[in-house]
Amino acid sequence: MEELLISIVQDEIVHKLKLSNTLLIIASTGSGKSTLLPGILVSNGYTDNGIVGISQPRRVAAISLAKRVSSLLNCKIGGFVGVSVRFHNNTTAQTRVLFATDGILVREALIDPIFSRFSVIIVDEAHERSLRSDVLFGLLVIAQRRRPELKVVIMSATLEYENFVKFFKDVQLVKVEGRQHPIEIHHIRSECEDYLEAAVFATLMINSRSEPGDILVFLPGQEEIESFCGILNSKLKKIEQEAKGKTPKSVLLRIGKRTCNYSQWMQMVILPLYAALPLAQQELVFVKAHNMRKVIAATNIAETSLTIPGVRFVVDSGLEKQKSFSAKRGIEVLALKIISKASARQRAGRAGRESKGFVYRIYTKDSFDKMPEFTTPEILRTNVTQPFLELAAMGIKGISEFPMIDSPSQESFLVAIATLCRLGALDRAGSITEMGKLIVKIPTSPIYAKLLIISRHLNCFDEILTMVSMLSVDVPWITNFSGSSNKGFKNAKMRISNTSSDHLTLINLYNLYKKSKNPESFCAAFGIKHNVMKYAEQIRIQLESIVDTLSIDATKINMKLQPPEFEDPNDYVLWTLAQGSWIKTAILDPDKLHYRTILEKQKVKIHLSSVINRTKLPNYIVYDECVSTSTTYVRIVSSLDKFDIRKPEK
DNA sequence: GAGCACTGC
Repeated sequence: MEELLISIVQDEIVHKLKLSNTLLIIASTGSGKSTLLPGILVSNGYTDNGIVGISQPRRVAAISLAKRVSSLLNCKIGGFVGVSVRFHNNTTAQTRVLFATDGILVREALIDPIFSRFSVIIVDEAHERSLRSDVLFGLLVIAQRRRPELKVVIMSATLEYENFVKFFKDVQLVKVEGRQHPIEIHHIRSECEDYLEAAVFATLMINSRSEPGDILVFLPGQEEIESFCGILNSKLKKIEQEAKGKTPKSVLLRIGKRTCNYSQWMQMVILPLYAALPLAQQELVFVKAHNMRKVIAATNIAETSLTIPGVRFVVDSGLEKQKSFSAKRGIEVLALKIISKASARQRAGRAGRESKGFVYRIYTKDSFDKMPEFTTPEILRTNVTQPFLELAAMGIKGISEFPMIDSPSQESFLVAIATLCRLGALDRAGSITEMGKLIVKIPTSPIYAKLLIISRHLNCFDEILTMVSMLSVDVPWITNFSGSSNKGFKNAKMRISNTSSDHLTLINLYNLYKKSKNPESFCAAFGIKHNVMKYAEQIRIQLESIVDTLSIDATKINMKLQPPEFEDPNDYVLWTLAQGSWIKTAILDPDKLHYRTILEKQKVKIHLSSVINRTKLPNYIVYDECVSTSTTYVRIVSSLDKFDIRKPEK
């Protein structure tokens, strides 16, 4: 049924794609656009002389869409229909329909900026405005100038599309109705004081009506989710106690102004859901709960990445945590923010996927009206050093040459240029150097790439490779690990930890993990996330094979680094780290409590998760990242006190 | 004395 919706406009799509080389398809969820459009293009000859590429912001979406489309087209996956995401590429010479993440297509442009093997490139989920898809838009516009026959299809779910029309200029438009079940939206009448209490109240109120269906509660972060679960749990216990020993029908529960009979009260199971939660616990939200109502307290992970079956009720706090980059302070800020209307609608849509849904917003209609239309696109919130270097490597020098829907601020570009100059990736004229050409070939942040390159000549490549791989993944430790209080665990953790370096601790952990006979039980015993470690392993393999193919000529890249003689091999690692990421070092403040970052002189503290003993703080540190939450913290920190280096050697 | 949203190469 869903699939008919886009079939209705099939002729219109084909016709308009002949009229213009750029087509904008506005289609909400449930229109079947991502699964049916490839087939339409195939049957109209678009795969005869080239490939149809479909970009997705997320890996799982690319993989699952490829599976569905290959079965619709009656072919094997990896043959006519292929997927290319990091670590997973099953394309062959026969592949004519290619699903890929937007990042893969941007990387492909480094080698082939005119996308010559493609006849059509479809950018799906364009409304999400991911960093890579925004870069892709500009690359496609440039490619079309040289290859006017290249067809570009932009698929967006929002009705506000003027920015796309303006950007792509000669563009044809097709609108497709989506098919969603009706959704009933309720706002609170007046602003509430405590949104967690209000969310708990809304949950109880939903449960007091006998309508079946699971409840999805959107909250900003882990901390808020844990306290929501705590409050709800204690309320449920109270209710249970009230009813204890009595016949259910005789118990009247009062939920606000409503009273309900305990015989109508459904048992509830409360499930937290956020990305840092161990995988096994995340997966519980997909398990059917018999005769129970699931209450899923989730972050934005449930807004786009995960779809949970059975949800009919959504409770929306209207809040999220959003990271943004402060170019002036040279740090990242993770702040509690009011969501956009687009985000509120997306959250609401999660209630109507299977049948009529109900949405309870913990904010007034007036607050909704005052919300910004859209979330600020990622490209305006992020450090653009890496994409800037990628564009420079493609010969796009002045950023003014590069078409963008929203251009980052001057300050943001200046940070990118300054960082790249300090890494030796750009020269003073702003042209890419030999070092820059090496850095851009390594698919990781430029600062990690530089570390890998210099470590080749500094006797510590394997260790730096392990370190960079571990820094590229999420924190592997399970927070609130239940085994963390027992003595054996503490001893084991002591063995892993290096008391003056989080970086070395990560390397230790990786090496012990690799040496363990049974990695799974090793992870279970130490409170380590096995999937995170496996991911680090894959990154390590990929980075190693790429660096192996590079011919690093020390004379060409102006390498004059010469380490002193060290007894401890770890010292080579730390010394290299200090050299390669001196822009991420900090000096102890006279208050003996804070540090000052080397460049912007920001006042920062070492994060509590660090192994560094807070009673004797080192004078000089190197850190991996600097994020401002309640205060400004540096995370993943190593002491550099044993080295007498304040300035980088050139 | 008090803690990091979500993606991706």
